[in-house]
Amino acid sequence: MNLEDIAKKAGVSRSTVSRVINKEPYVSEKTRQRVLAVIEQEGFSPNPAARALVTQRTFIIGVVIPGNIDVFFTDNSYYPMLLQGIAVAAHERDFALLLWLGQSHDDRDHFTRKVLGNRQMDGLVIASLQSDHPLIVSLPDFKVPLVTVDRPEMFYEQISYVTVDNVRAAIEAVSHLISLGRRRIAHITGHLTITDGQDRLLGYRRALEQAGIPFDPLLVHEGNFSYEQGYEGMKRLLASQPDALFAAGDTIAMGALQALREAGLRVPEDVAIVGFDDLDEAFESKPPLTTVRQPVQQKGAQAAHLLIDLIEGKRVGPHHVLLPTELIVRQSTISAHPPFQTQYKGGEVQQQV
Amino acid sequence: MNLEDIAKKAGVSRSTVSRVINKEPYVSEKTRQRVLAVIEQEGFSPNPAARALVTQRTFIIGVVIPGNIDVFFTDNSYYPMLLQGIAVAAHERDFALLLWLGQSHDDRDHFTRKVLGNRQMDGLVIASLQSDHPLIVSLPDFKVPLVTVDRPEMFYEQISYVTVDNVRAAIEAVSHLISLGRRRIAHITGHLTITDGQDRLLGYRRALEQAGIPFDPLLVHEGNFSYEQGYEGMKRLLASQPDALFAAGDTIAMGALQALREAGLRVPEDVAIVGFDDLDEAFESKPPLTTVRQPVQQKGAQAAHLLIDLIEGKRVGPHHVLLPTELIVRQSTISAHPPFQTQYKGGEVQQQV
DNA sequence: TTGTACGCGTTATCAC
DNA sequence: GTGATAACGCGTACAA
Repeated sequence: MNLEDIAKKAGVSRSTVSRVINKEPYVSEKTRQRVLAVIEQEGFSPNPAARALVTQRTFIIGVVIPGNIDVFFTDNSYYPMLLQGIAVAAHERDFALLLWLGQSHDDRDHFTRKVLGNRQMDGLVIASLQSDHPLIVSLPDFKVPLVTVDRPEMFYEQISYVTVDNVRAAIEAVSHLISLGRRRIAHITGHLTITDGQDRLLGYRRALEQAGIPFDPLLVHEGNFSYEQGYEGMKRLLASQPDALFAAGDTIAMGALQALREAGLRVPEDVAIVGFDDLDEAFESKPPLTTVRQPVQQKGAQAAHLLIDLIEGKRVGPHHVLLPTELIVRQSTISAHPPFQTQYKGGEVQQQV
Repeated sequence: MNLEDIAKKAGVSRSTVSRVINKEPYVSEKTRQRVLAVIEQEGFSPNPAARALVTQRTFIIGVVIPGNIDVFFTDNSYYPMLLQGIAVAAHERDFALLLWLGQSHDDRDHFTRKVLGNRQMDGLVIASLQSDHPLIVSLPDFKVPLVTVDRPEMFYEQISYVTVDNVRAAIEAVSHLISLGRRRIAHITGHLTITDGQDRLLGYRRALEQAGIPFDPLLVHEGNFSYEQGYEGMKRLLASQPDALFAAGDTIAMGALQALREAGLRVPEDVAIVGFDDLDEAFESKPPLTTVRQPVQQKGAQAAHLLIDLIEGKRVGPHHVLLPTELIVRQSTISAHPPFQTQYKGGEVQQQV
């Protein structure tokens, strides 16, 4: 079934059918109805390849998650939520989604060539691009519109991105700890090859500065958003006797929590914790985690909408979108119980039933 | 840049360039090299739309995750792992991935039409198709090859699928509990509109039967793989005084664990728990969860490879692949500590530091 | 071993 | 308003 067949059945020419399908003017209502009827009856839809060949449009956007496997998995609900946001938006705008997941670390060059070489996409959303990824230097070379989620470290003036104000959010988180009287505030960072990680560290320093608290490098552990680094980092930081922790991600916070448990320290009495993201695990953790909520799905949705606007020429030039965050205060910084209810006994942690 | 341009630069005809690109025989080594050089130099790659128009091949496979949002999120590492498996395999075979995420429940028909109507894919992998999803009745109508991950409830003789032997795995899990002397074994099911959920329930019943333990409907709670249903289900089941729980998913088990904690019951002393999947959270939970490990990434990878084999005609007819599972025994069924170390005191749960 | 010519199913540009 | 007809870029019989 093609345009010609439909045309024959409707007793019109191929061009008229094309006009009807593309909702062009100058088609009489009568013939339009007739053509529409035949199309409906035959369940016809135009061949996308033929269409793409002449229009140079595929109605497909690409989604690139270049981090290697561990990045994709450590924060295991961040990317699904982001994807969901992108998918909903694309769906609304009648675009399909081509997914590119980064593989092993040494496959990066191959991966980059593949993404760059593929010409089946009208534009790309790129998530959390690490500054040492080969893809980043090709950013200006793309022939199709581009939107990154999370600001890339290079070329960010020239390209569009959607992110949150990580610096401000981190300042708010750390200031919260300071307002509770904490002074030895530790920080476990995310990947510092991602601007999210960098900016949260920057915010941490700014907050200390504003409060006149000297920055102590021994209170900072460089991690990578993973549970494992949260755990190991916290164990290491314990030597510096922190009274609070700002974790650059909730998963980090979960790992740190575990380390504190094993060390027999109470949260929040001995060490208060603030996380970042507000994933499900933040809510479900013991104690529930104070954290910075960021609108992950919205980041995805806005990125997709912006990209499609760019593709369709509805907007031009680089756009930079900053979405709001919100500090969610739970029991990891403010105890819900009077102190005497806690079970801390001389460094020996209670086993949980 | 197109074939014609390359041909001109190389001093040959367009067809020769095409032959070189498609690695066809009957091209002299000398001209091949010359053409290859020009292609390399110009960074040329053939227009996929034009190619698809004539070959009827896009080198794109679709991945459909039809469950509504909550399904996609409740087990928040299952789908990422599955996707990763599919992506790696597709990447290996030089196929791209078109992703279709189900949206809200009342959008199902629209979603189905969209997936069915899209003609940009050479084949589809469909994950965890619920038996009441409109997509399921269209399964035989697909014009392209199809592989489902997890057996669909209908038409499964006619179509290919990759799954694990859920019945056998469930029998093993429940038999493990029985071998520990448990007799009042509860079960919180997954979605019963998915065969995984049905088969695990079936395995549960079989295991009881084999051991001569009567089936008690009051010990079964119908859930949907979610943490919430694990929590609510366990609270309800407590009235029937179970001494063990077989949860159809690890996330369910996590919710149940929380309910037990709040009820002041010890795991495994009072209630032993076995989960399913072996997600990260199983390992990280307190106590670590005994669970049935299933090779999720491999399920994805095998499905993709099978699909591409079908597309390329390397295999024909419906194939049914059963991947092995393994029971991982941890402390939620067998205590690592002698009883006196536990902190249970007359129904009052200890608060964890 | 290489080149010629046609067709794939659309959209776009003309005439009418 | 409507209908021919020329692209779009490629693969492929067929001829040379």
